[in-house]
Parts: sequence; structure tokens; C-alpha cells
Amino acid sequence: MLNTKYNHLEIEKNKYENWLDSGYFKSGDLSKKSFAIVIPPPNVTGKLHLGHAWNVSIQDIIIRYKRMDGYDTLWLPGMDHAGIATQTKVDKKLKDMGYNPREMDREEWMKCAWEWKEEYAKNIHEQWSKLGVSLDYSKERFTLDEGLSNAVNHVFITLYNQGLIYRGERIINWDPEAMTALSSEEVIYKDIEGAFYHLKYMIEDSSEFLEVATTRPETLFGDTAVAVNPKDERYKNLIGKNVILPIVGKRIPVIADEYADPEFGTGVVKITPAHDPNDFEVGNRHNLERINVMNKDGTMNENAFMYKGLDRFECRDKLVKELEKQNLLIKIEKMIHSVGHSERTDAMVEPYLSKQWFVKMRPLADKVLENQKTDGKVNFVPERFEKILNHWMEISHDWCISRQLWWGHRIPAWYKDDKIYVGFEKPEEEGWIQDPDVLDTWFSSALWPYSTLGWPNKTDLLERYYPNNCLVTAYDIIPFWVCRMVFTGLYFMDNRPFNDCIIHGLIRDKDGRKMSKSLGNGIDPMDVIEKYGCDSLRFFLTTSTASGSDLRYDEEKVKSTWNFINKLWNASRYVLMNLENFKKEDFTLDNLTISDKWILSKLNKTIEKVRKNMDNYDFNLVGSDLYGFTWNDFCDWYIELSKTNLNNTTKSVLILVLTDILKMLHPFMPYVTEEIFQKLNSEEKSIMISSYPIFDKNYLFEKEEKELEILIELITKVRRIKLENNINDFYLVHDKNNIIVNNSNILKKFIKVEEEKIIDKNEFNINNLDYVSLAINNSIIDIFYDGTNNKKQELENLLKEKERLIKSIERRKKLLSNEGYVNKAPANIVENEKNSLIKEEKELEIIIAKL
RNA sequence: GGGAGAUUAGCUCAGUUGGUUAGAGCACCUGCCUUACAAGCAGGGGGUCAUAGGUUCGAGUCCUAUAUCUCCCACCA
Repeated sequence: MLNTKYNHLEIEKNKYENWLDSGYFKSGDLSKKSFAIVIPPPNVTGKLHLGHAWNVSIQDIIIRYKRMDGYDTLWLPGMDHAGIATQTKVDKKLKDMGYNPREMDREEWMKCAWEWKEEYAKNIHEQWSKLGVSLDYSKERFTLDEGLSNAVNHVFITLYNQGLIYRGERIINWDPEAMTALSSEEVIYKDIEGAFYHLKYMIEDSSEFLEVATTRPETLFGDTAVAVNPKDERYKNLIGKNVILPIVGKRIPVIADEYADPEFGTGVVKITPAHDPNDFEVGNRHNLERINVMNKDGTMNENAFMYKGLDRFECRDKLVKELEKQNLLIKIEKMIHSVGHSERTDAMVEPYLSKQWFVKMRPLADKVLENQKTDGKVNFVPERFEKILNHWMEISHDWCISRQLWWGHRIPAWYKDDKIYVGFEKPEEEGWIQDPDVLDTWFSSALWPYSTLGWPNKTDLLERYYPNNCLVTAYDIIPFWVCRMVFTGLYFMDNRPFNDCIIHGLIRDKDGRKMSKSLGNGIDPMDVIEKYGCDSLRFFLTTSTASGSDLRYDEEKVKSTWNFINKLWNASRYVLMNLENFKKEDFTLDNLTISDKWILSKLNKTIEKVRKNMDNYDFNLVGSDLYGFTWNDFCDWYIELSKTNLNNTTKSVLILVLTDILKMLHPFMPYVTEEIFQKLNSEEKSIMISSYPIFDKNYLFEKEEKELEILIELITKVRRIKLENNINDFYLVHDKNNIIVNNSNILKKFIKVEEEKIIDKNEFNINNLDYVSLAINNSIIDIFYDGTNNKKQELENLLKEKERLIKSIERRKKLLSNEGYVNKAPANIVENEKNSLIKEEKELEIIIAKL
């Protein structure tokens, strides 16, 4: 027999291993229709957080549902090498151990990185198993494994040969700490306190000057012009003259360029083509020299003269002092401005001139935009996220894909003198040197939906599982990942990578703040699992909010989910307790009572709704339907009703309904449903491979369902009257009401009325008692009781009720006398309105009579 | 500057194409240790659906403005 309390620790033990050993997670049954999802590969940089738990729970729900519903499901696991993120962490670890990673041998360093990867991959596997996710581990991939590396090379070489990958010298976002280029998506803009430094650029052979404002004075060593707007009357006469670059003392020209905004600042801009993307463009237009003034680590180089070797910020301080001393500083204006930071190292990003590899995005992005206009588009859930994809594809700029890192796919390009060779192998000739750089980590994850299936080889897996049926991810990953999978998928596979893209939100703390290390408000899902169980966590995560919106973590809600599971547990205890001598051959659905029919009818309506919502990925709706059906219909009513008539039919219905509840809850809470399912059906191996409930219209009993609803209404009203008037002993007097006559056993139990006190009106002749009348289903039922103590209270209640009814009746009459309503509203709704009116009029009549 | 979303009970959130008296969990009040469950049972109170207009027989839902908040993008010499 089960314990009186649900013990999640006990129940969640060993089950995962059993499922795994039984091979239930494996795909490949060719007799079935396929259904595939690839997991968003977590980074091998740390522990999974609540966001991951949410993400994989959604996927597991979909996969378990489809598996039970007869599909051959592939849920392909894997992890991402996470280039810069991992390298930063490995470097930090090595530094803490006393090494200087930059002085290490590349091979040696890679060995450390692989050790790191193995360790973290192991952690992630453990966490996945704690989360109960049914991944097909036989298909697991890693972005740096051999097959995927081959796919990466194939893509790079193909795009290069087709002119969609090029190498060029551009201003890119430079992370001086990791000493690598970044893509614009990897730059996070933050508002920080900075300053506007107003400097004097003296006009050559004159005592006059131009006032130039800059936020980065240290870049003046790279200035090769100052620009004014050609239409700016103030400076028109200076165009073509020279100014003297402060400190440096050299002459630079005053040029005219539209880029200078007369409205902004002083209208004069210093032009530093090697350190600002806009200045770079201006420099191109005017053929200006590009002078790089910084080293890769953010220190100043020889072009900064005496400041050589100083950090950029130290240089700024010293330079400003010197400018002040030379009377070239006009003022320092404090300001808040937004400055780019590296997503991974948080270092202030430096716009920096360097030679990098780029993907030419325009043609690829246009292909996505075109495809979104066809039936073969990616369907976003919720739909509005399609706009995000389109928006990114519209604004997309060329993607900088080379990274000055070691951890990643080495770029398949070799150089000899000024020649470039791109291919799989090093050219045979002597003297070719491979590019030392690696590719952006998102370059490999962009291929994930098909590279994991064996592409570029034409494999059976690819044939069967591409496009994937869906992809599940958070909205913040759309620009990094979803967009890129879509354009590479369309380009290389000539088909969208997935049919549906299910978007969920971000996890926040109880007060709506983002969870972060610096705030210390992060929650470890493993702690939640320890305290409340994986089942509680999963149900909470997946049913607490509508799809696409953020979720606040609230321990109280996890707790209330635990209570729900405890309720399910105890309902199951009740069922199991009553099945001790019940054998399989005793199962029968003959002679169904009104209660049996009621619950079966409700069950089938629930199945119908649940299936619809599962298919639409509306898991919060599934959650509340199942919660309500299980707790209110099954526990509160059917189980109590069953106690009045516990024969084999009732027992069979109990088993049937509970089993279907378990099956529908199983994708959400795999462990507890498995535990109970096996106790209930000892001959079955696992709920995981049982079949999902099917809606059966033969088990819809509208008449009985309605009748029992009437009985429930009566019971609820009588209970209320009993409580309000403090009644224990009473007569239930009816007008030959069959629902009452036929269900006296139920009434006996539910409102504790003795059988002999349920009396036909014609046979009732006690006059000295008080009474309350109820209008139930077109007949009047009176409750007679000794109310000598409650006269005042009763009167009050009656007056209140009278007031309410008058108002309501008035509203309904008005509505029904409105021709537009009666003619245009759906007939059933008008009909209901009429019935309600009749009922309320009757109720009012009773009250008036009584008063 | 451009875009997306939000605003519903004390709190956190649902609310499917417009259609009975707008729902749930938690919290609150009253009464119960009723033989599955007191982490429970029974009953109850609580909402001008941000504001102002409009469309409609009918609006939380559709349209237009406004306010407040959140997020994304762009700009920021």
C-alpha cells in the first residue's frame, strides 16, 4: 500500500535508469511516423539553470506526448563548445592555477580545454537525468566532434567558393580582454557614466581653433582629419584648410562630409578611421590614412608616442591632464552614454581595425524573408515572434565569423605570401600556413538541425528527420541562433530547418528581476528538485504562464504543485485500497450509474480539450484543465460518489479514469505517474510506452451529465443553507423530483439527510417548522428545519437574495426584449438566457411568497 | 528614433474565432480531525478588466488616442 504522503525523493529514485536501460528513449522504429526535435545544445561552461530546465521540460512534454501517441520520436541531445565562453573560463582556471594561458603551447592548452569539456559534459548529463528528460543518447553530438567539424568546413568552403564568405579589413568589435573580434550580436550596450571632452584643434597659422568634442580622447593619435558638414555656414570657409592635431602637432585637413551633423555638439567631428566604423566610412570617401593606435590587449601602441604601453584608460587620464596643461582642453562635460561590452568577458569593446572573415548576409537573409512568405515558412508559436526573425533578416549586416581564439573550428584557409587557399586540406606545396583563428561558435550551431543528422553525407537519418518537427527556445536566442539556422538550412538543405518554432520566455525572480550572478538571486533547479521533486518543478515551469511570456519563479507555486501531486497520490491510494481483491477479469463497464456516466463524459471532454491544446503547444491550458478535472471532478466528486456504490463497475471506472489522468499528466510529471501507473496496471511495463488517451464519443452522456450537475447544484445549495443557518436536522421536501428520488443514497452521504426525511410534498404535513425553498430544474425543493434561533439571519439572507434576483431578472428581460440580440445572437445562447430568466423568476416568486 | 509586449481579485497569472453572472493558485473569512488526503474537506467574501472615445444587439476580447511599465533594435563624434 502507498504511504499517506507523496514522497518525491523515494519515487524519483531509479526510474530514469530503468527507462534508459529499457531503451524507451531510442528512436528508429521505421514502422511509425517520425517526429524529431534537436535540443538547443547547452554550453559546456557550467551548470544548467532554471531556464534550461524550462526549455528541456517543454521539449520532453512534446516528445513524451508524441511517443505515447504512436510516433517514432527522436529527441537528439548534444552540447555546444561555446567558443569564447569556454575559453574565457578555461583561461581563468589556468590563471588561478598559476599559468599564463597565452604563453602555453596551443596543443597543451587544447588538452586542458578538452578536460574541461569532459567534466562539464558529465555534469550536464547528470542534470538531464535529474530532470527526467527522454533524450536519445545514442544520437548525441558535440559541436566540435569530427562529423560536425566536417560540416562546418563544408559550409565554409562552399560559401567561400560562391562568394558569400570573404576576408576583409574592417572596423569590428574588439574584445581587448579575450583579444578577439566579436560579432555585433555579442556586444551588449550598457549605459555608463562617461564624459564629453571638448578639445581645441588649432587652425593652422591662426590663433583660432575648432572645438572638437569626443568621448574617447585617446584615439586622437589616430585622427587623420576633422569633418564639418558642407552646408554648415559656420565652417564653410575652413574647408580645405588644416588644423594642428593636439599633442602630436601634425597637420590634418578639415574636410566636408555629410556625416558631420551641424545640430550635434559643435558640429565638428574628429575623424579616426581605424577606431570608429563611421569614421572608417568617411576615411574611405576621402582617402584618409588609417592609423591604428592600440595593441590587441587595449594598450596604446607606438603611434601614441610617450603613452605607448599604457592601458587605454590610463592613457586617457594622462592625456587629458596634458591637454589641460597645454590649454587645449575647453571643458569636460559629464554624460551618460551607452557603451558596448563583451557579452562574455564584460570588457569594454573597442571598435578596432582588423582583417577578419565575414559572411555576406544580404543574399542569405533575403532568402529567409522570401521563404517566410510561403507555406514552407517557419511557424512561430506564438506567432508574433516571426516578426523578430523578419526584423533581424531585414537589418542584418555582414557577420564577422573569425575569432582570435583557440577553442573552436579552425578556419580552413591557408596563406602563402599574399595568396589565400581555402579547402579541406593544406596545399601540398611548401610554405602554406593555416589561419590561426577559429570560427564564431554560432557558425557551427547554425548547422545543428542537419549537421547532427550526418550532413553533408546523404544519410537515412537526414532523410527521415529533416526538417525537424519543432524547435524550442527562448526569445533572446532568436537573433543568435534561430535566424542563422533558418538561413543556413534554407541555403544548404533547400528547406526550413524546423516546421514549428516554439518560443518561451525568460525566468525571473519573484520580483520580476532577471536572475543573475551579480544579484545573487539565481535558483539552482537541482535544489528545487531535491526539495519538491522534478515533477513539481516541471509542472510549475510549463503550466504557469502563457507561451512566449516570462515566468517569475515563485516557490509558493512550486509548493502548490507539490500539493496537487500529493492530491493525485492520495486519490490513487484510495483507488488502490479498493482494488485489493479486484482482478482483471472483474473489469466491466456494464450497468454504469449516473455518476459513472458523468465522470466518463467529463473525462472524454477533457481528453478532447487536452489533445487540442497539446497539439497547439498551449501547455498552460492543458495544465489547468488537468488540474481542474483531477481535483474538482475526479477527487471532489467522483471519488466521493463512488463511495456510495463501490461495485465492480465503479471500480473499473475508477481505474479507467485514473489511468487516463495519469497518461495525460505523464508528459508533465513523468515520475509519479509512472509509479502509480505500474501499481495500477501491474502487467504493463511503463506508462512511457502506453498509448495516449483517445476521445471516444460513445462515452459522452449529455443527459446523465446534466442530471448530475443538477444534483451537484442542489447539494451545494443545501450545504450552504445548512452552514448559514447552522442546521443539522432537516427534511428535504420535493415535488416528485426523480433526480432526488433516484439518488437518495447520494444525498444521504453528501448532505447527511436521513432517507426517511426525503419526502414527497403531498405526504409532508408538518407545519410548525421554518423552511427555505430552492428552485432546482423547474421544480421546487424545500428544506424544512427548526429555525427558531435564526429568524433574523434568515430574513437578512432573503432580502439580499431578493435584491440580487430583481437586478438580474431586469437585466435578462432587457436583453431578451432587444430584437437585435434575439435575432443575431446564437440560438443556444439566447435559449440559455431564457432558461435562466425562467429559473430566476421562479426563485424570486418563492422568496416573495416567503417574505 | 523604430519595433514588440504588458496593464484583469491583496499577490502571481489564465481568459482560444466578440456571446450566460470574467476564472485559477496563493492569501483572507466561517465551519469541519467525514473511514484517500488537515500539505486536507465544505461553504464564503473580494474585480468599473489602466484611462477616454468608437464599431456592434453585445467588448476583457476588435479599432483610435492617452498614460504607465518591460524588452529588442538603431543612434550617441
